[in-house]
Amino acid sequence: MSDVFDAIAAPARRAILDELYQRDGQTLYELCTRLTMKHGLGLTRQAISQHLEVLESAGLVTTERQGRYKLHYIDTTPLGTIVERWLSSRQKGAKR
Amino acid sequence: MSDVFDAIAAPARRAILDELYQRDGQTLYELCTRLTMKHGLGLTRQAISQHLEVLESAGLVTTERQGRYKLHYIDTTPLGTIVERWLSSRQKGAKR
DNA sequence: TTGACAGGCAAGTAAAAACTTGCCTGTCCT
DNA sequence: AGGACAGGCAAGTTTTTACTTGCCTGTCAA
Repeated sequence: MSDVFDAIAAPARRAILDELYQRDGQTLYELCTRLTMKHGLGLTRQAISQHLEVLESAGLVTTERQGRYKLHYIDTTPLGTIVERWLSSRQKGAKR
Repeated sequence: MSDVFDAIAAPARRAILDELYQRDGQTLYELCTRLTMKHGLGLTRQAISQHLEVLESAGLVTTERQGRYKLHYIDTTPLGTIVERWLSSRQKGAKR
């Protein structure tokens, strides 16, 4: 179980999130193709698979098996922790 | 110039942000003491200094020199990019 | 003016990632 | 049944990063 902050640290994983954000429910191979084409990152299938594992472990991606296909869906709710942690109401100019 | 995502990836840097969020404008030594006491992380002064560099490079921390003191201030505005990127209005259940 | 304090520089080491290679399993279609 | 396709497992390697050690510079106060 990896944390959300770690998951979004890698540019490759952010690209995956971007891609799923644009078109949800893609398979691994679909992601491989589209990431190479549109985002220009030359990674092997295994590399992307491992990135997806990290994202899933962080709760940012959920999966669904359909026969020999495995569909990946984005879930942005874990990102809310970031907002709650430092972006919640805070009085400006609260210097000691 | 490092990016925001990378900056908040390390737990130590998040602890620093937490500490500055609670009490803004601390010096390096103040941070060292309070991080060890309250957050329980045993890091050397140099380690924390390097973390502050990364945070400053990401725009999450600004500094102000006052004599031999260097005050550190938190700035959460760069975190807005995360919200804009994946948390902006998106129709639920938009599976292809 | 000298000693204590706040901080900076730079190189080395240790630990943790990212990424690859090679092979294996399961599903579908003909 | 068999071959193509989607995905998984498990090393190994390479690269990055975190962290330390040692020493140096600047500021202030007695």
